[in-house]
Amino acid sequence: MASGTYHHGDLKNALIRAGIEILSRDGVQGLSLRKTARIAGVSHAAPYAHFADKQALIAAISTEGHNLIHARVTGVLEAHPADPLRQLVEVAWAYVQFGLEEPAHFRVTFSGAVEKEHEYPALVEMTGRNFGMVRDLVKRCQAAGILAAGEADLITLTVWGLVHGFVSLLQEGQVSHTLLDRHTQRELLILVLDQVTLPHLDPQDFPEAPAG
Amino acid sequence: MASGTYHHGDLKNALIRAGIEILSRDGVQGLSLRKTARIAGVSHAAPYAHFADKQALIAAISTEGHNLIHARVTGVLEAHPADPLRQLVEVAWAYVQFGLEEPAHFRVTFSGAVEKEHEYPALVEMTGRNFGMVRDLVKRCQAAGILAAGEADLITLTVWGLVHGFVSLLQEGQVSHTLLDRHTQRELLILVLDQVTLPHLDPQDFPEAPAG
DNA sequence: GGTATTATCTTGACGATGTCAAGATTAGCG
DNA sequence: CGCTAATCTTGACATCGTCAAGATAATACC
Repeated sequence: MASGTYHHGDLKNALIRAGIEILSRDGVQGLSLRKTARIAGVSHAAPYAHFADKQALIAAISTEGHNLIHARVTGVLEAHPADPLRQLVEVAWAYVQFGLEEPAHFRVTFSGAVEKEHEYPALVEMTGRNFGMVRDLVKRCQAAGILAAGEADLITLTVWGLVHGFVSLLQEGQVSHTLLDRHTQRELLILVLDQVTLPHLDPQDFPEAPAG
Repeated sequence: MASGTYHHGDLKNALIRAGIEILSRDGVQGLSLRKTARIAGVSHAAPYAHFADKQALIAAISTEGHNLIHARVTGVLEAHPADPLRQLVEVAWAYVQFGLEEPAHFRVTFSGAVEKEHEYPALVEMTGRNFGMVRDLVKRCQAAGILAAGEADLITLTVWGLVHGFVSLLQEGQVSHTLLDRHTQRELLILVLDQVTLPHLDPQDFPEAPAG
């Protein structure tokens, strides 16, 4: 912005980061192309050199959200090798944490803010990759007797839907005080997961800070 | 505009209905105060006599969504008295149907389009009433050995989250073709519900058209 | 290395939107 | 009937998404 940098150099990424910053501060309502341009220090029409329209920016922000989840999940999987139960709990928790720490970014990423997703190959690629990771995890859990046998896609749908719905209800404050007073959000997640796992899950077996 | 009706007479409801109509045709993106005013045949600032701002209109539309669900659920409950399992399946199906028939209205209603919900008492009232109905149903299911015993609020959270997440994934097209080719959406719902019910659910026991 | 092409960015404009202020019209109540 | 408050209109403003024209810089090609 200061010296003679007519060309920004990395505008595309700067706009995405600016968008995420706006989502974090002002929520979905506050997100505008012009604001991202202002934050990046360029003129109001500069974004059109990198994004066809606002939807394209949102798609890129959504893709970045999938990237973040991918990174978190990958880290969690590697932190607990050969322990599918632990992986299941921690992957679900990573998903919930993202939803609680960055509600607006989470909503844009996972709640259909992008109207025609198939128009954005990078987005399709990342959603597919993430779904595949979860499905593979579900298969390992089935093999270990942690989840019921049956079509892996169906069990994946069930578990994903359960966790996704849990986050939605938490975000909207639709979870009763009776529950939130008695349990932490992490404990609640485990109690909810317990409803679909074959072995009984005790929240005490999954303390907040990883023991490893 | 035609005759001497300077006062509309029922503008508030007309605006809500116009808003729902827009949601049905153009989706959430297309919803604007000025458009609702145009459809209702009043000037662009007329809505401000009934709604403080756009959020207030959205809150009213959300409240109306809860009313629709309430009516559907009440109807389903009365259609299958003394049959909690059937009630569980049909209530869940009513929820899914609303989500599939009116995706935009459903999203506005159940996916946190209203930022500060506590500012709208009528909305809080209706969400509480709907949650209460589901929780009572869950209690009846627990008593009948259909759902696991335990805190009713927790089981309600689980079931609601499961169904809500199922609708979200369906709406976003995140459900694999493998699944959708083999089962109808109603069958899928029952297979998903089967993951949390104590007795095994067979989709064939719950045909699409109510036998009664 | 010099020039042509292309990508990137700016400026300016347009229509649409949310919102407010001021005024007109009418309903309802005394 | 007259007053007050509710309802609606008109006009204005800032902001937004988007496009067109032009300026600037990077890159490719000779």
